[in-house]
Amino acid sequence: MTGYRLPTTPAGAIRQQKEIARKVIATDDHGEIRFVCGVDVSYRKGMAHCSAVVMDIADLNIVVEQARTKSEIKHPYIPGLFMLREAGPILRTLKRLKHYDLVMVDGHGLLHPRRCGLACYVGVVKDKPAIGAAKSLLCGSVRDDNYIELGGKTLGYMITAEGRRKKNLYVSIGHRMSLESAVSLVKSMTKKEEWLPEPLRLADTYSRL
DNA sequence: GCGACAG
DNA sequence: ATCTTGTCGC
Repeated sequence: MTGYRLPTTPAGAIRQQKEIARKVIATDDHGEIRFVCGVDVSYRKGMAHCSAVVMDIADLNIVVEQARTKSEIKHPYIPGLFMLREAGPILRTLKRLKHYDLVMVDGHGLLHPRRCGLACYVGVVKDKPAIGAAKSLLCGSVRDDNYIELGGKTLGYMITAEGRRKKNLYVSIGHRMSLESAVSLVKSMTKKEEWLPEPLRLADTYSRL
């Protein structure tokens, strides 16, 4: 049983990140991916509103399953320690879902100072394939071919939205996925003219309700 | 030491 | 992320 204790302090979070970073599987070690779950959290009045949306990779217009939770905000936002603030609400929400083959997280995966962004944390703890998709860069540098490297390693890829908006999305491995597969899956689930893949776009919308 | 810094 | 009016564009 993969039993992890939610971190309570920054030091505790860093300790877990180093431990989990070693357990991330960066290859396509998974079964068929059909149902994709997108999770996002919004905040208001001291509460964290988390939303999880499951969609069939074959139909981007139908929500197969959905769940929402409202939790007290326990920690402040600290760059690099995002999981300290959102892991709790997200794991609570994922428990309410019946089924999903992969989870897309609104944040980075391996493209992180300690190679353990929120997507890796959620993926390893749940031992589920996971992908990190962030709206801005935390670290690393984008090369001309759009791949992003950090410390001599290629850990991410920047997707530029087709729309006239200069919106970029930074994709990296969460767990049990290769970067190439993660990028193609994100692209395949992003509608024309849209910035975020449907599961994340809808999770974002639902979390604000 | 200084600056940068997922949501 | 959130606080916020009008405003530009499909």
